Amino acid sequence: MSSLYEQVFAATAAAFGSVQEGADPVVRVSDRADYQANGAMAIAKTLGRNPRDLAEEVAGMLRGNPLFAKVEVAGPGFINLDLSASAVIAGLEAMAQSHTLGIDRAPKSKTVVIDYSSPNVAKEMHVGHLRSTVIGDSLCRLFELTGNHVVRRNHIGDWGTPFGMLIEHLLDLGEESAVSELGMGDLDGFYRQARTKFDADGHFRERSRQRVVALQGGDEETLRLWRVLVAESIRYFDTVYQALNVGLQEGDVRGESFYNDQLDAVVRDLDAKGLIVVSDGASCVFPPGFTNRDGEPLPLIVRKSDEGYGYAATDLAAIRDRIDDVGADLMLYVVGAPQEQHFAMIFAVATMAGWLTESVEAVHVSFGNVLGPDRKMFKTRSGETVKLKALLDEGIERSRAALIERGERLDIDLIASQVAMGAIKYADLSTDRQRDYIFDWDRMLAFEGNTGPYLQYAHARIRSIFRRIEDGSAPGPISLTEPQERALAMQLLALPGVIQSAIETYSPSKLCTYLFDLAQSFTAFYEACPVLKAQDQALRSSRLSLCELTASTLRVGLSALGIDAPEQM
RNA sequence: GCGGCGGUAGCUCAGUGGAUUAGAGCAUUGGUCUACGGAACCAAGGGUCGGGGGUUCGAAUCCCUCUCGCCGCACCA
Repeated sequence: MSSLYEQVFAATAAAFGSVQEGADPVVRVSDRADYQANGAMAIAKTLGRNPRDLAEEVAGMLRGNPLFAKVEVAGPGFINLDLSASAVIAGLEAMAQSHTLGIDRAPKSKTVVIDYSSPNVAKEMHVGHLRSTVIGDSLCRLFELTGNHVVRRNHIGDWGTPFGMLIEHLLDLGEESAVSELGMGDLDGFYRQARTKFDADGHFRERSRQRVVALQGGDEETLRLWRVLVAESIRYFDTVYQALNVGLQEGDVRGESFYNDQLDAVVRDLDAKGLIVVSDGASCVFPPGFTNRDGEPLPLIVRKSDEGYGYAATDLAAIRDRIDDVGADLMLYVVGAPQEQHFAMIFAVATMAGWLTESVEAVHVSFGNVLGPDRKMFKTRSGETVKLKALLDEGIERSRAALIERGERLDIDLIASQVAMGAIKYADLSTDRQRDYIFDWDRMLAFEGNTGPYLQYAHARIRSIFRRIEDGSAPGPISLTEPQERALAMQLLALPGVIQSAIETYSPSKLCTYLFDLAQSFTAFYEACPVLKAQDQALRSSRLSLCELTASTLRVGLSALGIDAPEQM
């Protein structure tokens, strides 16, 4: 069953097509009608015709179509299209029957590898990881919703020179007490202590250097200690993911170290293809179009002059692995905007090497910073980075207080957590990801306005209607008489297109906007149209259907954002 | 210097070629309803869409230029 928009598009495309083959009808949702087709102006220009006449000709062809109740030409050649009531009702009935609310599965299911969250071992997760985690998780859910095969990848920082000092610090503390410290989640404290010793103590520094050599040389005892650090960190990350209700599992972890034994092959392959240039002792690839401060070609350093590997090599190895081993059709990197140039270079080199081809796409899904109310980087009052766990806990405390003030009596722990996570995630997701966004507790936790709690509450209140049914009424055949009913219906029918557009642009914010508009349409409907108090059984049933579809749409939409929709709150 | 992203109402943001009134939320002001759990509702005020130029029948939207803010620009990831 194709969506209503697709039916409208097909009909208008056919009509325009008989004037000019393959013409784009440019069909849009309209504020003047249900839809408008703007194709006439562009086509008239290429044909040297009068756009209004052309629009009239096309409109004439559409007028017989039972899909439309009214077809009008306006202005320079806009074609305004109003759907017939029967078409709208048929669309709603189909939506109600559909398990997916009419959301189409992708015509060709893709394997989509989504790289997100990516915290560092023995370092606290902070607000900087929040956006990657929340946006990445929503993208996973959106792609899965449309029938794609999603492979989550948590590219944690688990390798590199810092591990020398971290392992030595672990030994200094004694393994047992180190583990218990890490287990309590004080990763930052652990890291800072190691760093302090490293900076102050030459002897410690030397031990750390030797430890790095042992680690890279594959010394078994060193590797064992390293694994302790990694395992404890992952255990801690998991508690954060569970609190956030994010779908990342331990099995999704592919840390930097995972690619260690592939790095030589990466360089060999690049060299065999004649791409490697040795510059200042480092093995580099110079992708065209990248320059440094002085306008000279900028290298991607694949192997450092000390023969060590940096993250460029790891990222290239990961691309190869995801294509060859995972079978990726699409790879998303949900990483902050500062890494824009890095990924542009990685993708350029992977393309030069022939790994990225027309059939495999890699996209840097970049995002802006989280800012505090002062519009500066979000920090604590003492100027430290905000720990993610502390942030989530504060959110829960605040939402609990707000719920108590509202006289909440239900399972307060559960609801407070659902509301807090909904608030935090929604605030993050609802702003265009490219922009910086301002973190503001009062705004995000409000039950009014474009917020997570507002949408959760909207859902819960609609569900409450069903709990209050006393006369056995149930959703039934839909009729649309009031304008608010029709407006709500049109809003409901827009869901599949919104999901598609959110996926195409990797922008959950489009779904947020839609859900908020839907909730507003519902309010207008609910204000104007009595449901349980409707005059007759048929009207009650019809309106209950609209309520049910709205609740389902909110639930499915929030779920795609990773936000719970409680039945009561 | 080069490059990326951003600059839309007092505040937070939608809107990336289309229509005479550029939208929403919050805040402000006025009004309405015996409140299907008021997430009330209706209405009003509030904008040179950073400035300028261009393309077009039509520009917040495309192009050029200037400006302001944030970020990046070889061996840390």
